[in-house]
Order: sequence, then C-alpha cells, then structure tokens
Amino acid sequence: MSEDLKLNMNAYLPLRDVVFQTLREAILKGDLRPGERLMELQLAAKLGVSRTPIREAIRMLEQEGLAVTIPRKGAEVARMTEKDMEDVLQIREALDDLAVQVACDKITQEQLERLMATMKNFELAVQAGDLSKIVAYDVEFHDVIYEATDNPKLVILLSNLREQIYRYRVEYLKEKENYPMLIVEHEEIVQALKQKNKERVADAMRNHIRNQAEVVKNIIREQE
Amino acid sequence: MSEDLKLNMNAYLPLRDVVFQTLREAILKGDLRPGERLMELQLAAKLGVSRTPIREAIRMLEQEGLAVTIPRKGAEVARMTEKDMEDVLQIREALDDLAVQVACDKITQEQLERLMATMKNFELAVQAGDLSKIVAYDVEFHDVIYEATDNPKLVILLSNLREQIYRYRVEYLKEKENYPMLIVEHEEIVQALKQKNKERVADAMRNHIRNQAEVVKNIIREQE
DNA sequence: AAAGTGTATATTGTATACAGAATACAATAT
DNA sequence: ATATTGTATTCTGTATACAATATACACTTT
Repeated sequence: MSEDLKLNMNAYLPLRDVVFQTLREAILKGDLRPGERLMELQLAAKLGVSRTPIREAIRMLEQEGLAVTIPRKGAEVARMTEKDMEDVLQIREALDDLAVQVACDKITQEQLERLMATMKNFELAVQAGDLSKIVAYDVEFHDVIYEATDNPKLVILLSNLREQIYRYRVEYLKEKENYPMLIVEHEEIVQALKQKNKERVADAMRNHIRNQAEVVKNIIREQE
Repeated sequence: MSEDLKLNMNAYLPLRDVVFQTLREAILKGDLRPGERLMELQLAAKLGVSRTPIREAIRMLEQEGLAVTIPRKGAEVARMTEKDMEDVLQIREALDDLAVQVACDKITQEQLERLMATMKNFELAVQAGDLSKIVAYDVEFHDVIYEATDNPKLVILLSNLREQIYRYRVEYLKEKENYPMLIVEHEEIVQALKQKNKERVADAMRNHIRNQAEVVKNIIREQE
C-alpha cells in the first residue's frame, strides 16, 4: 500500500460508505494488491478516520468478495486463483445468459436506444484511445442489459461478479488490438436483442463472456 | 422483538460472528419479523454485548440480504414483496439449473450415495413428522448437489438464495399434504443424476423449483 | 543447527463516550 | 382543526480506550 489513498469527502454519506468506495476502487485499480493486508490502524491513519468506519468498510468489502478476513489475524485483499476465476465465470455465464434472455422480452425501446448510444460511445472512446472511458462504456453497455431485466437482485449479483473479474480484466483492456473483437461482439448482441431472438442473443453473450474468460485466465496464469 | 435472544457463547469465535448467527437464525425462524427494526442498543442489551459486534453483525446480515439499513435511520429486517421473491426465484432457477448440470458431470459415486441416503432420511423424517429434521434433510439434499459442482462460490450463492426463500418456505413445510410430491420430485432428480441425463435433470430441478415458487408466493400473497 | 520457550510489540476484538441526526410530541400560530 | 416550530429523547455515527490475541524475534536448550 504505497499510494496515498484519499477520501472523497462527500459530507453526508456515513464514513463507512466513503471508506468502502475508496478501498474498493483502490482494489479494483490494483493499488491494493491481492494478498495485501488491510490493517485497520494503518488505513485509519492514512484516511484520517478512526478504526470504526474502517472495520465496517472491511465487512462490506467481504460482502463483495474483494476482501477476506481471518479472525484475530485481520483482513487482506482477496486473492484469486485461476480456479476461483473459472468458478466466477461459470456463474457469470449462467446469469448473463439469464439476463440477456429476460432482457429480450422486457427491453424497452428507450433502453435499446441507450444501448446503441453506449455502443457508439464505446467505439468513439476506442478511437480516442481513452482507457477510462472505454472501461466506463463497456460497463454501461452491460448495465443497460442488466437493468432491462427489471430484476434488481440480478443486477446487483451481476455487478458484483463483474467487479471480481474486472480487476484482472483492466490489464486486457490496455491492449488495443483486442478492441475490434469487442466491438463486433457488442454489435452482435445488440442485433440479436433487436430481433428479440433469444437463441442468438444467448449465443452471442456466451461467446462474449467466454472470450473474456480466456483472456482473464491467461492474465492470472501469468501472474501466478 | 419479544423473545429472548440468547447467545450461543462459543468461546473462540469473534462476537460479531456469534451475534450474526444468532440474529440470522432469529430472522429465519421468524422471531424477528420482516420490517422489524434492529436497534443496536436494544440488541446489545438483550445479547449482553456492546454495540460494536452488533453493528458488524448487521453489516453481515446486509450481505445476506436479510437486513436493510438506511443511513442515520438504522437497520431493519428485510421485507420481501412477491416481486422480490419472484426475482430471487428467477435467479435461483438459473443457478440451480447450472448446479445440477455441472453436478451431472462431476458428481462422485460417494456423493450419489450420500444423496440417496439423505433422500431416505428425508422420507423417514416425513413419516415421523419431525419438522426440524424434514427441513434439515431437505437442505442437505440440495447441499450435496451444490457441493458436487465443485464450485464453492456457487455453493455460497445458492445457500444464500435458499436462505432468503426458506424463511417463507418453512410455513409450507408445516403442511403435511405437500410431502409426497416433494419426495417424488427428489427421486426424479436423483434418477436423472444417476443416468447423467442433463436434460432430464434440468427439467426435474426446474419443476421442483417452480413448484416451490408457487407455494412461497402464495404465502407471501396471504401475508400482504 | 534445530526446536522450543519467553517476552515485547503489533494488531485485532470489544466496550464505551461523545457528537450529531432523526423522531416524537407538545406548544404555538394560522 | 391544521400546520409549524421548538425541544426532549432516542438512535446512529465516530472516536477512543482497554483487553485479548497473534506475531516476531531473541534466547535457551537439546
């Protein structure tokens, strides 16, 4: 933990939430590395708060699968083996499959338009080579589909799964040569959704997820 | 919160874990009702601990979807509308479908035997009319299948979903006339698993879950 | 050297104190 | 009567103090 974590002091949120968001982002960006210990006093000092909100934020990170705590030993950033990632991806595939099929029935015209707009923005970000926008629009693309399911619990679950994958996937998105395929895959998904063709949309999504899976697993394999 | 919650003082677990288990069980058994406020001081006094472990336990209950907290207002036992339950069941159906298909490939001979033994125990418990055993063996039946997936993250997710359903389903299990169908459904699942017939096993599980779904939704509808 | 023991230190676990926000309710004004 | 304000009270949010445990490391023993 070499970097200066800094709180984004949003006056009216409980500190635990602010701390949670801060630590979460640090983990996702890789500033806090897998296996790194999350020591309460240290974090409290660094963030200028007491241990109480730190502890509560850590409990929340556990929820998300981003931290693991061993009683009387403390918490650390969750490590992920290739097997762990395979497990997560297996679940994500099943739920994304569900999401996209439900979305097929329920997606509104307005959501479809947002989806296309997001896809366009994604392409523009790719052309501009703006990594943070690329990531943001990729996330938004999938979020629109998730929201179209009209199942908030599913949205939360999928966001959570994606989060666990993304902290490795960011590496992948740095490689420009991967963008064209992503764009094609997204377009295929949108086309299938427009046609409300469940089989096609499920195939397209499965293909998209599996391609991600390969890449992410390679990254983990390299790290290990 | 009229009943006396009592801690099961397991010397070496952090109090937050003991409190968590205690509150969790109280919610699942219905001793703490949906919508009931979880007030820190009150709970702390009742359980004979300070607010700190109570607060952390509440954060953990949030994880499980059993509590909801509103900043500066406090926590309450999560309410569930029929729509919420439909959302949960939709997810559970997808994941149980995944679980049972993976189990088809991976289940070991020993696990199959445990499954049959559990089914037998379930039937005996039904004959004896022992509700707590009926519930326990029903849970175990599904747990064996979950574990056969060799995907611990999936096991946790499914246990969590089941938990959200079970606190309503307990009502249903009190009605003896429902048992014969449960037994038949379980048998069908085991048969299909033995044959490693993925389609049949998926159909059987889907049927089992959907029947549950109807019952649970009726119970909620009555409550509302 | 290797294994074990003792002690200092670091870290988590728990209780408590205090500050600030939400709530309930009475008093007042409209 | 209804709405509004003020105030007491209850509750959460946060910091901090103290206790219990784990860890590291020097020291002893074999």
